[in-house]
Formats: sequence, structure tokens, C-alpha cells
Amino acid sequence: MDSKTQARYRARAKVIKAMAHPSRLLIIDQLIEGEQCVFELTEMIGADKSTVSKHLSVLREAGIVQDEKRGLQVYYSLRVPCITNFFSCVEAVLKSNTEAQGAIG
Amino acid sequence: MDSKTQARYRARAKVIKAMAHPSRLLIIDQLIEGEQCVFELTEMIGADKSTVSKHLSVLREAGIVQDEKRGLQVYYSLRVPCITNFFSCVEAVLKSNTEAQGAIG
DNA sequence: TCAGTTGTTGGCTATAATGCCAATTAGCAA
DNA sequence: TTGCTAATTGGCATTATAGCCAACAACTGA
Repeated sequence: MDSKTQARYRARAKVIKAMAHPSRLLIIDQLIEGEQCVFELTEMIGADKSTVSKHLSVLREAGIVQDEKRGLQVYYSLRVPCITNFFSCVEAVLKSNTEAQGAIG
Repeated sequence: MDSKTQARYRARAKVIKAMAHPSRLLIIDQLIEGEQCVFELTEMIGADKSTVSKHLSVLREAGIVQDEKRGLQVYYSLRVPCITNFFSCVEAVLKSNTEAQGAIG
């Protein structure tokens, strides 16, 4: 197996790993309904706001959600609408990540 | 959020977590093509056989794969054929787990 | 400016995951 | 039985993850 293939599996695993937590799955489920701010998500989850903020960082770094600050609140929303599709979703996120990287670099 | 809902998210997370590793994703991809024994998977992954065996345990305990011993070899295969579907796949695994539990208990 | 609110980050501890080697189990074949 | 191969399990060290509190940053509004 070449290093390119390995990198592909590592990237896939990162996205899936980002989803592999009850609170983060809950966040994703909530965001399917529409954007929510950290405060709302924190109330729903019932953990410390710092904990929720870190969960959101994980999802953001995996390319699953995006954030937008409006006033005091930071609103989070799904970056990729497909949640019912598994690998096609993972691939779409990876594609989206790649495109975002291309836009930066 | 009630405890039933929490349990549902924990169960989902367990299945996703089982997939959240490059080697395990590779194993799943291989098993889409058909069953394979631990020896074949070990050669492909290039890790110690004990490591691969433990990865397979994780997948088995999550209900993603099943094993069958034939002679010296243990053959692993996908328990749920859908890999392209994400949550529908997770749900199918959970349903399958529940049915298996019902068959035991 | 000052106080209040929302989020993020740093630091810390506790827990879980990873992967190796060594030892063991299980089956096959002389 | 003896030797060989396939796979699992135990033990261990290393690393990653989780979640709390405290501190800080960013914005609002009096």
C-alpha cells in the first residue's frame, strides 16, 4: 500500500473519528435542523461550555461544521448537508477540505 | 434529554468509533470485496498480527464484522453490506445487534 | 469606561486507545 | 506425540481523548 493510499485512509479516519462521540453526534443531529449557537448547544448537551466548545473545534477541524460569529454568539452549521450517506459524505467533506485548502494555498 | 436518547447516541458513537481508524477502514474496504482471513489482512496492513487481531475484535464487538473459523484460519466478513450509507448503516448495525441480543437473551 | 455575556484557550487529571512482544490456544500433519 | 502455522490474549509503555476549572478575549449596552 502506497503512502497516498495511507494518507487517504488517515483523512477518512479523521472525519469519522470527529463524529465518534455521543455529544458530537448530538450536535450534528441538531445542526441538521439548522444553525445553532454554542450557548444553545451547551444547554442541550449539559456539559461545561468549554467542553462543548472543544467538541465543536473537533468538528470544525474535520470540516464537518463551520462557524460564523454574529454579535456575542458564534453560530455553527453543517458544512456538508449529507449525513445520511456515509462514505459519500466522508468523501464530500474531504473534497470540500481539499477545495478549501486550494483556496487558501 | 432522557437516558434512552443518551444510550442511543452512545450506541451510535460506538459503531462509528469502531470505524474511526485507518487500519479498520482499510479492513472494511477489503471486506467489501469478500471475506478474508486474519493472515491476509495482516499482510495487507503491515502491522503485527496481534494488532490486526485487536482491530478485528473492535469491529466484531461493534457488530460490523463477523468471524468464522475454518481450519487454521479465521475468516472475517461484513455483517452489514451497506457501507455507502452512513446513519442508515449505523442503524442497521444497531438493529442487527438488537436482534442478535434478542436471539441470545 | 465598566459590567455583563458568550466563547475560546490553557492547564490539569483521569481515562481510553494503540501497538508492540511474549505467551497461549487451536488446529493440521507427520 | 511432536512440530508447525494461525490467531488470540495478557502485559506493558506510549500517546490521544475527555472534561472540568480558571483565565482570557470579544462583543454589547448602560
